[in-house]
Amino acid sequence: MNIYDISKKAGVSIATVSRVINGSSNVSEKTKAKVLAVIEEVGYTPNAFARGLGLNTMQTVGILCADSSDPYMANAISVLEKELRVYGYNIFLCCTGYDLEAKQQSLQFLVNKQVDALIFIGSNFINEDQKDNEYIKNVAKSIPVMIINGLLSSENIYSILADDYTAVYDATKAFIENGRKRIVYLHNNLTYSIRQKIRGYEKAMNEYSLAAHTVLIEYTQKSIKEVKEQLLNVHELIKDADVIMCANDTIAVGVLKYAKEKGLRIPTDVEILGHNNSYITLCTDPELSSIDNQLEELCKSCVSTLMGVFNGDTVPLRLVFPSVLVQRQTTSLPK
Amino acid sequence: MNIYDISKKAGVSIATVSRVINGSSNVSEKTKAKVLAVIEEVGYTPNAFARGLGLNTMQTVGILCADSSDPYMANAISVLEKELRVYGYNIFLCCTGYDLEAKQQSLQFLVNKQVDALIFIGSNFINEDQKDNEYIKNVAKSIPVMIINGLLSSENIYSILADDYTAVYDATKAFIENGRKRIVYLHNNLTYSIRQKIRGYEKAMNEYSLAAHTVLIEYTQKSIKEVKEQLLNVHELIKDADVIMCANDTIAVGVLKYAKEKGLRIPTDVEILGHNNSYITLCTDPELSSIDNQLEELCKSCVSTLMGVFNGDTVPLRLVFPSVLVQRQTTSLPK
DNA sequence: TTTAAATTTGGAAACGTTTACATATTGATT
DNA sequence: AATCAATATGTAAACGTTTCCAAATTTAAA
Repeated sequence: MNIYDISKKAGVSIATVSRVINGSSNVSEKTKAKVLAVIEEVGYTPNAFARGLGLNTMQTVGILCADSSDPYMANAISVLEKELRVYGYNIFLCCTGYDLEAKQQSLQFLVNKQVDALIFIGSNFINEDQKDNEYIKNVAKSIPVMIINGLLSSENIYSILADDYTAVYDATKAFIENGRKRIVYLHNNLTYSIRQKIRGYEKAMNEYSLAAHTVLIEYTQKSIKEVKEQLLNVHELIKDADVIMCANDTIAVGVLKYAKEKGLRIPTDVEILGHNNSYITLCTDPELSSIDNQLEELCKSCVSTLMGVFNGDTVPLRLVFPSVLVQRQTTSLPK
Repeated sequence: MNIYDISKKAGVSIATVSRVINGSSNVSEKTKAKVLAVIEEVGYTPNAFARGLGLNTMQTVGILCADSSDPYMANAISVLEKELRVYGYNIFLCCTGYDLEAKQQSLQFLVNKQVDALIFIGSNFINEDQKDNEYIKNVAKSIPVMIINGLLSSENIYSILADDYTAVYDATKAFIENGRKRIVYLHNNLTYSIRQKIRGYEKAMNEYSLAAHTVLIEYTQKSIKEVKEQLLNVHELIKDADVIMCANDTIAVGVLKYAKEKGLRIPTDVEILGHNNSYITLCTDPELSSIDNQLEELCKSCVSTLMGVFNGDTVPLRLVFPSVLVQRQTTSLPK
């Protein structure tokens, strides 16, 4: 069942049918009604591939992230999908894991599907490896590339960033000014986003001439147990700390559990701060304080920026949103 | 840059170029090498739309779920995507929310993109509404439809199910046989999957002539606070219960927090059992016991079944996997 | 060598749309 | 009623592949 069948049944040309389908204005009410009636009757839907071939777009956007089961990314995907659909775009989702090669392959995979744009969630993708970046830049020659919480300065590449640097700096400073001295920072890797957080932490510590302690916690997918095991290696650091700041909530939950098991009272003996303000902050006891990087805002802004790019508007290459501290029960800063 | 450009540069016909691209055997090593060299040199990739038009497939599968930020569905998406990519398929993701109309629209959206198959996650989609089901059945006339944890008996519709009925029945029975009498079942809606769970619970209760109490807990997206508020309405039920079984982990976390706030000791005063064995079971204190419905298994099986369908194999319309009880700290059944 | 068979190649149609351009129709103005 | 402009419709080319069929080339056998 194709456009010819419809045109025959309706007694018009295929051009007219096409015009009706696409809502062109240059078609009389009478014929429009006739054609629509036929389309309805036979349940015709235009072939997307032929359409794509003619229009050179199928209204799709590729989304790349390391792991869609990570609550943070899952949330981003959810918001992006919803927003994009408003504009008639469907998403291709590719989760690449944390391996560089798979990353490249996935990117190729999506580009081959003729997506209209690419959205990266998180900066796992954008690292110092020059070749990798060149490849992305190359893709950006043909389609716009959006990066949520990652930075790559190049033409047609747009970064939508949370100002985690300032948020962590402010939080650290607040702890210091309220008398905490031994503040530790735990993180899990060195993506752009996490380097910013660490920078903020170290800046504040340096300003007050306090020793900065950053610790890399390596863990596979969402394993709180692994986090706890790693913490054994830095037990004395944890034990003596006034505050433990974490680059994400999963680490913070691990710390929380570890501290409780070791008999530390929270927040009396030690305060704990997470990052991302994800769902799990509400599951722990006491409930976890966290820095909210306004992911939903970032995602919405990402989509509206992208639509601006599609429209040929001039849009900023970099958008930065403030992150905010959400205090719950694991910290006791004065409000 | 298209196939003509390549054919000209390589001094062969477009048919030959096409054959090289598609790895056809009927092409000499010499010309194959020549063509591949040109393709490599100019960085050509075939146009997916034209390809789709010719082959009538673009190797895509549509995935429909209510909310991809739900950890349960996020996990399923992650596994499905990874598995499908092994076979060269990309996924279109559509999150429809819980509204019937949006559901229909999303379905149409995906079908219009000429996907090769449709996968539903969860049974939110498949309800008693006849018209709704008819629509899905209609889609199934042209492409295979897979339903994970949902049931719809019809040609070309394949259900991959967790045997939650038996798991809940067994768990309830185990509680009863170990002396618990007042067992309450909390759930959030009446999808196919949840009706099965309730059936299992009620069956066991009836067998031992105990009064079954099922309570509907309505909450919006992942709101533990809302769960707790709703629990106030059934306070005396909670207070007097020996065991509170929940249809998912989010409700269970809400119950856990509620019970702790009311001064109940867990599992001494009341035992709590979740369902889905999701990540958050590890975040609470005490850690949550839960029924694991082996989602990863279901998803993997879904994909392999689908590939069977694509190959024209005869595959079963219904596959059922056992769910297993994972005991942690909120229950104290003997092992 | 010659012939037949097998392999490799090319020409051209098909896939189902959109759209520039040409033509036909309608409506308004004189 | 004649003319012109505006609107509606149709024709045909284009989009970039795949693949059937026929033709050309190579290989093997006689």
